[in-house]
Amino acid sequence: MSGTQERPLRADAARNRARLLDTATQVFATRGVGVPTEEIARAAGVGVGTLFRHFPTKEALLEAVMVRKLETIATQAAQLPAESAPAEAFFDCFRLVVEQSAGKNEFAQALAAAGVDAHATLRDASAAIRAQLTELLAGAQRAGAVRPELGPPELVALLIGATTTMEHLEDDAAARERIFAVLFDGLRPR
Amino acid sequence: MSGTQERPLRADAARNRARLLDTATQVFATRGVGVPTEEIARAAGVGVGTLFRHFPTKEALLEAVMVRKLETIATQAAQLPAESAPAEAFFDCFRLVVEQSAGKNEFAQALAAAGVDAHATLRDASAAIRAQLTELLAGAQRAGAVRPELGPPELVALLIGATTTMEHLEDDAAARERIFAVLFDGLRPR
DNA sequence: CTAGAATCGGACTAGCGAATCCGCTTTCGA
DNA sequence: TCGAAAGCGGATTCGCTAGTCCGATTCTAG
Repeated sequence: MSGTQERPLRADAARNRARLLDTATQVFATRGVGVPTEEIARAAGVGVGTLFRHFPTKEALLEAVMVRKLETIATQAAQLPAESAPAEAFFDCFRLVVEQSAGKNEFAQALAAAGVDAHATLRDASAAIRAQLTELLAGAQRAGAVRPELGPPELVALLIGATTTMEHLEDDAAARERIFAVLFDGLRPR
Repeated sequence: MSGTQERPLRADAARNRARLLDTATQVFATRGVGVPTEEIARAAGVGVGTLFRHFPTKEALLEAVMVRKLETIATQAAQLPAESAPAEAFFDCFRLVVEQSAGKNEFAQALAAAGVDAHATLRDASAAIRAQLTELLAGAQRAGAVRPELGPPELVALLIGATTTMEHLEDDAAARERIFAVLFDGLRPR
């Protein structure tokens, strides 16, 4: 029960930890998840020793970054008004997830390659989003705005694929809109 | 003009080269592009020396495997009867590319990470497919079966994204069909 | 202000995997 | 059949990066 009792970090330690998370998020996004750990430490203005004290493995750092991103998405998704306008809420959420997920596929892949599927923190964060999505999907389907035969697995797969699609149209917002149009129209019942 | 003059390989060398290509294709697909080179050599029943003689870098091997896959797709695509039924031909080709591309995203990513974009062989192979697609797309649009505002870039991005989506539904053929239904309906004009 | 605990930095270690090198084997034309 | 030339195998080298360790530094309670 008392195992994970954590006394407050010393001020500088807390600062460094936050700085590392922010920097890692940015550097991973810019240069890919393959960047040497040392580079992240340097960019954050700390030594590698500090990095590894806060995040015992590179993978742990990756995971922490990802969890934070997922939580951000979940928070934003939670603010969408599901009851009032089920269809809009669903499509808005779809768009939100896709737009916020740029570059996330690479993360997920790197983590999966390291066998992190089972990590509790990640599970929780993604379960939260999945729950949101499932609910919004059901609402939109009840409202007749989305094909009834689609389930959460298809939705999640589509979201991931859509993210990949968008990554390939990074510099053409108009084209991305056309893709959203294709997907949203396709999601509606015949 | 005579630089790449290549005399025929000795019988055993040709055999080993072919064996390496086949084995690499399979091993990459099974275990991901991260597998140690040595493992591919062992699986092919040759020494690493032999592998590196035929493919001077790991990246070159990756590229050779990819080119062959692309050529297979291009060949199959070329056999679709474009003139007779433009709409069907287009959708069949879409399906063909997506179904044959499983696991290809990972390759492309690995190559891109190594800065291979400019390699001529790859360019040629993918240009062939892109030409096919462009033509089929135009035909389908003339026939009113596909939204006129979509161009080749959007199509390619969609194909890549669709491949990713399908990879996440590997073990549910029915779900994959539902995704195709969404995409195909979405591609049609409103 | 001071002691000592917490934290830091970065030289260092360990281990992995790509690519090389060279003595040995196989092929094949004459 | 025989002798180069072509090809082979795999031990070895080399570079790179995750992760460790400990003396130096910084924080904070009293």
